[in-house]
Amino acid sequence: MADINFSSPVLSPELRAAEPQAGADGEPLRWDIIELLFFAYRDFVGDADQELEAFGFGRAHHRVMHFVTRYPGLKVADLLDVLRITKQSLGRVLKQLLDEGYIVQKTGNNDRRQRLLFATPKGEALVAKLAGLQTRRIDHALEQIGPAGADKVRQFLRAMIDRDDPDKVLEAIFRTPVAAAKE
Amino acid sequence: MADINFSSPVLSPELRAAEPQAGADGEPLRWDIIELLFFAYRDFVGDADQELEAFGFGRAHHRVMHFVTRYPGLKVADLLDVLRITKQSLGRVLKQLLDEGYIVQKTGNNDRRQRLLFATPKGEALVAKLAGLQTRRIDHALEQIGPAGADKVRQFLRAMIDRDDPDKVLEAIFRTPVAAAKE
DNA sequence: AAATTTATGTCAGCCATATTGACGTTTCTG
DNA sequence: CAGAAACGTCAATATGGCTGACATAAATTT
Repeated sequence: MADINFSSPVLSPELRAAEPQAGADGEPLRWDIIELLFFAYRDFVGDADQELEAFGFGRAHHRVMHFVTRYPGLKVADLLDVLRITKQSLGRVLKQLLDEGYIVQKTGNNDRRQRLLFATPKGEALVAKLAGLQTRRIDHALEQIGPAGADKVRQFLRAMIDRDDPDKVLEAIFRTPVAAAKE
Repeated sequence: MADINFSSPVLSPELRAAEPQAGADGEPLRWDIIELLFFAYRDFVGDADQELEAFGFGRAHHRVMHFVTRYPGLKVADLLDVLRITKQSLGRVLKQLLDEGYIVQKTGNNDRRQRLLFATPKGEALVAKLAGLQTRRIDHALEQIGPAGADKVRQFLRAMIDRDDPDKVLEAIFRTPVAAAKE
């Protein structure tokens, strides 16, 4: 291996991003944050995915279990709004969770057509376990930026969410002020 | 995308989150950020989903197009690492994008087994259009927290990503310091 | 030179999760 | 009572993952 004179474009090329490109209107694009969001979310949900395999569940089951546990008494229609899927899709997953005892239904008190959903202790335990994994990752990330940074992150994420026609769960979330982590 | 809109103005009890529950080890769980991430990402990818429909493409196509455009000359194997899917899954999507002229392949100069991937102008235009939509959302969110907050968000998202065994694209991303938000 | 490994492609089939459309039951409401 | 709402369900279909097996060309090792 005499001299290392790479005239060829690609040998062990340091992979690098293309030159930042502007949008049609010349406005700069947020490539960095777009990609950070992709990778951060990929690894964030990856935490739960591994665990879920052991239960024979998928992400769909997790999403349903999560929101039912967090918002007890959620109606089926509310869940459809939050998850943005059709009732046919939800039906399959929900039936499994009911059959296996992770969720129970109760007929609505005021409106007996409604089926209010509640997590069983078994269901709550699963959700807490998965949230524990994700919390570990979040805590690690928040440690790097301090309590003030944590509030900035909360504000950022809130502002990323569509506010027009919010579903019931979102209303509940936005009703709560950004919990200031007091320094 | 049919929005289900049977919003019953029926008075339901103010929906609210269950009492914060501690994990098995008593450590508090980050319910708020877990949910904010879910909704923020849902709406973030929703921007692109709408546009993609018009092209007959799905999220898979977007992900491939995005990384090929941003990191020209990416190998097939690199793409598999980044997307964490199998070559069979990638194959179907990639074939479509090649056939329809969004991507071209070039044989590697030093290793002629490799197929280096490049976006065509047509492909670049699509990616830029989608990135434009997402950038609008991100800009709106960043405006609320100022340049210092933007850097906190970047640091947070970086720290959310697994650093063990990073793929080539992640290496490139982490090689770049957190770019201070100008303006 | 021969054997092996690597990078990629492809065929065949399976599974999970999403879709639309249609229809039925119970229950609430005007 | 008539109609709408909340929910369940059947049937068919699409997307995007997966595994396993096999093929080819090119690079690397022996």
